Amino acid sequence: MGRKKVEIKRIENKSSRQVTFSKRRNGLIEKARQVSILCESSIAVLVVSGSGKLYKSASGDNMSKIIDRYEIHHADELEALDLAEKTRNYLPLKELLEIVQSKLEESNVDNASEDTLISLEEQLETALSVTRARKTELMMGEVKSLQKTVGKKTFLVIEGDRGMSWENGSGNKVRETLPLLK
Amino acid sequence: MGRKKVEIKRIENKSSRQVTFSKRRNGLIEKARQVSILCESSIAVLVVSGSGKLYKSASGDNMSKIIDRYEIHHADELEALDLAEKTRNYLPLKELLEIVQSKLEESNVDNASEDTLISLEEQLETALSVTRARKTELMMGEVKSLQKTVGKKTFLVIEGDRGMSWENGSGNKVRETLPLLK
DNA sequence: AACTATTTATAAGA
DNA sequence: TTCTTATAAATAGTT
Repeated sequence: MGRKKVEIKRIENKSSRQVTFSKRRNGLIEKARQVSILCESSIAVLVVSGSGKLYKSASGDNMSKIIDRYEIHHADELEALDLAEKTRNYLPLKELLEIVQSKLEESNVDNASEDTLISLEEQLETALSVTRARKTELMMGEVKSLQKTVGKKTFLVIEGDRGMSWENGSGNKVRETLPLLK
Repeated sequence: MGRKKVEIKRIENKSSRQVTFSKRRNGLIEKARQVSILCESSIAVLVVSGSGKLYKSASGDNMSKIIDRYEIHHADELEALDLAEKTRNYLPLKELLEIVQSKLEESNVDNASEDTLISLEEQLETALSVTRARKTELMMGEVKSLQKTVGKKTFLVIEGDRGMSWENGSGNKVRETLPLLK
């Protein structure tokens, strides 16, 4: 919609690319705002420019909530994908957790072979890979240097309740945390 | 852009709202695709309908990477907020980590009082609270029951490299992981 | 940053 | 829903 029809392919001229980026980016965000109002919906738009700059908009709800909805949906979606294939390659997550739990509850841990643990780990890793967040990486990026230093004496225990506690090498929690099982 | 000009306000008629939602949602996603190609950028669009259904598109890169970029930016943004206030309440993250590291490197861990560890923990928790993800919660939801069962014998070590390894109580990693400090 | 000729999106209708 | 078409809106090239 302009003086000429433009092909949808990379604009080679840097300055016109920049101008178009600015115009269309604004247009996109405005469109998102309109849909969210007209149709009572929540819309997040995230734009990362070629140079890495971020532009964002969230309409109808805040960004975190919209992204959360995506995460939940994404996890569900992957969990629902190709069940046969998944069953062949690794057990469903709940089943896997039950197995891990029972194995550990049977106090087999000390005796469990490394192979068994590695196998469990790999299955768990596969099952979790879909929900494991890059955001977690951000957090871990801060935690990892600690983790290394902490070494064998202290373990940084990350809780699901958004808390975080220290545990020393002899297994004593420095701080009590909430019960983890319902 | 239609037979009549429409005011940007909630469309009361349910079926026309539905029709408009469908049309404009598609238009929005197509626009996003175009910008990403024309201007070499990455664009994520997340749309949550009034009834909670999710529609999404990622152009130029995958959804996770784009959301990551947002998370990073968001964390930076929060980190930049009200520096004075933050300094009053808790140390900047980098400084804090340096202190934690040096304390631990000095092998004070065994002797460090619980109070010291708790204080460190609380500062760390405060500093991390902004980047700690809801996504992490999703993941932790799966991990936490394990964690409980694992108890004192086995530690689930969560790495920043997206890997995950088991460590037994005597501190031997079952699987080697990448060096954590540069 | 404005302008405006055109293209594109879409509201209403079929 | 899908297609059609009149019209509004977005924007490409220009100033």
